[in-house]
Amino acid sequence: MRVSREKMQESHQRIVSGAARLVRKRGVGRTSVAQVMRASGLTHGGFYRHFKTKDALVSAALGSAFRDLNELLASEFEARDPALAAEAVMNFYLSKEHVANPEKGCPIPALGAEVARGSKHLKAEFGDGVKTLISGLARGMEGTSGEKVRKAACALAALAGAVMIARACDRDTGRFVLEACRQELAGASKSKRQRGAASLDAAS
Amino acid sequence: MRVSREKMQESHQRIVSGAARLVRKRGVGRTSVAQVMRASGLTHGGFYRHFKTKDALVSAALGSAFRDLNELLASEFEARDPALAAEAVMNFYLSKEHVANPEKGCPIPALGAEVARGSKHLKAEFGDGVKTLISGLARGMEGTSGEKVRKAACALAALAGAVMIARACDRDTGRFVLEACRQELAGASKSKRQRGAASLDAAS
DNA sequence: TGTACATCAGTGAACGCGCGTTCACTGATGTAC
DNA sequence: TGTACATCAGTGAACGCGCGTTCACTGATGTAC
Repeated sequence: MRVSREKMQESHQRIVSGAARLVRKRGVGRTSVAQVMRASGLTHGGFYRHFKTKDALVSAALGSAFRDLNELLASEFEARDPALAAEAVMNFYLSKEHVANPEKGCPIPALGAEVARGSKHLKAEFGDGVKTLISGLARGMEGTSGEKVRKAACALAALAGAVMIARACDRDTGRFVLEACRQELAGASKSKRQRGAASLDAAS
Repeated sequence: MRVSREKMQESHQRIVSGAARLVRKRGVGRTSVAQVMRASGLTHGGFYRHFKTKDALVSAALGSAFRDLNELLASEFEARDPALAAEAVMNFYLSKEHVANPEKGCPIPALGAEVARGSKHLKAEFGDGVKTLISGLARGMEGTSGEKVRKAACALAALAGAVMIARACDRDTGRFVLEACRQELAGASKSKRQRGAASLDAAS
């Protein structure tokens, strides 16, 4: 039966944020429209009152996931000195919690490869999210403004690569890569520290 | 009809290397057994004389893709001074050619996310490939042996992340990230150079 | 404010399709004598 | 070396299944008077 405009907007929100979680957890290809609707407490037939195609949903879900991450990043920079904020963001990004919970994490390691094979529209959405993340991270980097952005872009690539590798490897190899990146990237922001050693052989 | 042992081994090779290409190009989920068999000049029914399941094929394809990349890396290190070899490998990795041709490229950015959601067996195969790549790259890094491996692990994460991001973004944002990584990573191996600047705004 | 009616969010059955896997079959290969 | 036969790589039809999408329907909502 018909539902009020307000309720419909609430449904829409639940569909998008449910899709944002499911798609990061299981991948776009393994997430069905019916699963998303079920997770939102609806039936699959109603989906097309909200989106023209599954691809349109994925695009909205991707935007939502990037928005959440960019807001988390922004709030970190509001609460701290830029260099410390950048370090905090990088430490969260490389944490076991982030590796273990893709459904709440960054869309880049979770969805990058699928977006790469997706529509132009999806890539544009992805590109926007990436640019916002780089600009945000850049505030915590050292050097001229050009150097800051360059360091932020490289740091983001390393963060996303490390988390994807950690998720795709056996546990020990994954942890080694995360720890290596944590130590190497500590030099990119202004606050430098010394940490303990780790070995790749321990991962054999 | 039955075919000689030699012909069968040739078929097996064609199936594995065809799968290695297709799976990197289209993703595991979007590559069907029938497509792989067709690409090998066979029909889909014969597949199960070669592999128990699709997953077993993917595992073999992943191993094959890593082996090819590790051999390319090894031959680079045989031909050059270690620091120059590492730089050559990184320059190839971050090249437009690599970004544009995932079917011949590194399995990490192409398949990492899907392997992360896959079987333990697949992750073990992936972990082995990653460890070999890190050890190989480490020979071209600066510092103590522990530092070399750590730098190589972080460099590999950045390389894989950058290529995945470049494939998933609009062209300009992708190129910016690639160029940023090329410049930042130049410092990790022994041979350092200075390069031109690039701006993120140009990607808007 | 109350009434009559058009709208349309949500339901659940149905569609055509491609998937991984199975199976009966074919006929060249490999082997035992 | 030649013959008889078991093996089995490869074929192509068939299977059950889940997918994205469509559709006729329901009944509360929104609106025109």
